[in-house]
Amino acid sequence: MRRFTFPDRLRLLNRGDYDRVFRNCSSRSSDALFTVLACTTSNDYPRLGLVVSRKAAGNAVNRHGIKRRVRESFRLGQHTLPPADFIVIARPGVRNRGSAEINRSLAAHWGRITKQCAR
RNA sequence: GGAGUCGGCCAGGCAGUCGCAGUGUGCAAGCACUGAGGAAAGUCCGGGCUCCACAGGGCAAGGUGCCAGGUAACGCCUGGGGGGCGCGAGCCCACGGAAAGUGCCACAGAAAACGAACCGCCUAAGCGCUUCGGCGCCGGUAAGGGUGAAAAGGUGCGGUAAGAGCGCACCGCGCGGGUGGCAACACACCGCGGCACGGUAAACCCCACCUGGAGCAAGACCAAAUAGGAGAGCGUUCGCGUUGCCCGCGCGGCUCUCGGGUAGGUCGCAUGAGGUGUGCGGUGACGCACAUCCCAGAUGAAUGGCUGUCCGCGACAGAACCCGGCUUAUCGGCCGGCUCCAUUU
Repeated sequence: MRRFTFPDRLRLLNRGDYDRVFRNCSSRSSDALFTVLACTTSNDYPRLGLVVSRKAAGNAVNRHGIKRRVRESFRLGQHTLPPADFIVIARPGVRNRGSAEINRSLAAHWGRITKQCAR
């Protein structure tokens, strides 16, 4: 049975990782809520990085909430995603959005990026 | 019961499931336990801790500001004094000095401080005129009106031409003493002074007391690349640092010797001025003794997602070295003390 855990292995951990994705991003997808960048890797698993600014999300409680919901979406979708490094950037549109809307938006992004990587 | 006031507390609960961080255990898979706040916030004060400066002095700068106590310390807290508000419980106050000096006091008003006279009141004394009623001059006055935030003690009686601390009584004020209090201060105690002292010190200033600089990205250790350091001697023109400045001091400089430490990692990093309970001391803040508990520790940064269910449908809001305060944000609810009003037996 597949596990849906989310250890350090599946995260971008330092500035170097982030810079590489920003420089070499091979596909991107965005809407009013998020911009998602992706960069294919030689790993056999996907990894996630988050950028949630105070400007986009407001105070610390809201920013944490958004990060948590994005991580949750990634965790549950990890086995359908291609082996790439992702960065999810929150945009001002995410303010005051419910979990349902956030999940719907992210699902669309995951699908689009997976299709782009397959080409 | 209604209105009010003060203090304390809670901050959705429960269940299932998938996850995250730490600790323990296990060879491992795993399992067990624990996991945000009263403000975690603003970074406004005070301390611990760390490194630097630690020779010291002067000037400057900043802060605090009734008294006593508490505390590691404070700009905090407690108790007390004084002033103001409230019927009251209670609340509010940067609350030292204005006869050391300088400055300022808009508008209005005659006048805003070495000290005034616009309207008014008076015409006793002196002079002039007179129709003998008075009128004018020279003057007196600060009671009344008016202006203002503030107008040179208040009330009453006497007094007077009208008035006035001009005199007297009471109240107030100032100075000296006495008594009580650790003190701030108080006194329906005594004496002296008719009163001589407007306000403003979050204006300069004076007085008393306090303050070295930076901050956990502090700092310590392990350590790839590249080339940077450590020790000893010599020297003090210049530059840099040392607290803003002046001294003073240190480093850079030259010679010799030694081998080295950025990315990353580990520590700092959570047992503490700690919580809870009981007893004792104290009006209280708080202190002491004993017992007991271990209560987040991340580092691209954990404490969450989904489902069900219940209720009064859940505010402000997320630890980042740690404490003590202050301030600000905040849906709703609970408990207790006290005050005022109404009412029942």
